[in-house]
Amino acid sequence: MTVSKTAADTARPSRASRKDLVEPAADDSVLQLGELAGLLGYSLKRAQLKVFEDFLRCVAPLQLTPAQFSVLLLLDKNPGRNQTEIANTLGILRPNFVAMLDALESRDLCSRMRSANDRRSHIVVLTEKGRAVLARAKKFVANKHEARLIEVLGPEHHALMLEMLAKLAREF
Amino acid sequence: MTVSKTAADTARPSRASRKDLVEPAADDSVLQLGELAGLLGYSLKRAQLKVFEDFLRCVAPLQLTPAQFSVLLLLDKNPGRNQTEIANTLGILRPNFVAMLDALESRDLCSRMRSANDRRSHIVVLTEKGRAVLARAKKFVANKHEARLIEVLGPEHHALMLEMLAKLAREF
DNA sequence: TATTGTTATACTCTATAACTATA
DNA sequence: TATAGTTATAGAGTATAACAATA
Repeated sequence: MTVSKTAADTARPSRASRKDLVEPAADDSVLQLGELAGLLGYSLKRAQLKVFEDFLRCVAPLQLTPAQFSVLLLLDKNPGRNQTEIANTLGILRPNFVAMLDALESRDLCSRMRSANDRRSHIVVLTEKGRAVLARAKKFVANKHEARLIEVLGPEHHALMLEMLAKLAREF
Repeated sequence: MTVSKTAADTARPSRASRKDLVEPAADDSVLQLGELAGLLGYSLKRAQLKVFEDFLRCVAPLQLTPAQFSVLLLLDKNPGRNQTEIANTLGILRPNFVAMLDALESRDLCSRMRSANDRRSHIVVLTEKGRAVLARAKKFVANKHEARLIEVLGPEHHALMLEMLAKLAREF
């Protein structure tokens, strides 16, 4: 690599002063990922960002984020649970779950109820509107989002992928 | 579901007032994920978090995040590139790349040089120390991190997973 | 004393606009 | 005028400590 001294090597306190001049890359082709392509975590992250982007697009009419959708799904499947149980299952910290629930409750998608057993607990229930929005969201997700994933990966690879990702989330 | 009126239904403006009492879930078993388990994006996210956690543990002696490691790898593989080219390749926005490079440069892992062609560009180069740290990091990653991933998934599934994730990142 | 929901707070990531110096 | 690097800033997401009500 060619390196040549610059004359601006003297009293300049700015950020990039006193740096040598170097030759830029000869060709302007696309950069080589190199070993990055073999790093599972890197591909996992890039793929996850793409998939979440698509989820947002597919469900945009209902204005639901992946996290919000997962909360509604969990509430529907597990009635009578309190905030801590829902949050823990999703890996959300209890303090951070408060604002999330506030947002859903302000849209009348769910409601905090007092537990008949333990007056400290808030049982979180889906409202009628919440159930309706969830039903519509499920259709968008299945028909647009997951359908496209299955199309790109192929049904067998899609299923295999789910298995392996679940295994990583569980055992790793 | 049993729902009974509460007596505290009157003038209490607090957050959880005027709520009915509801029965909590009968059993305290683990919650059902339901259709969440079939959502690729959900498993993708949970798996990615686990994998990044493990990466941080494996490479902790060198104090490198996955993002920093990816920058060092890219610099090594693509000499003579400027900040914008490196950042774009990694999906990092140029403004956000400035602080990232500052951190690496302050640890003498890389260095900004002026381009001999274009005085606006900063060519980013690995320092000797940067090369040494990258070499050590590669070993930790291969021997501890990726080795464990291959062990958990099996070599064939690990390779298949990489392919499919790359396909998603590319085509989806 | 311990737990639930909450507040406050801080730190990281990400995203956009606008400035400067160069081209 | 357009581009590279930078600054400032704002918004998510995530993390911890501590408080009030209740157990």
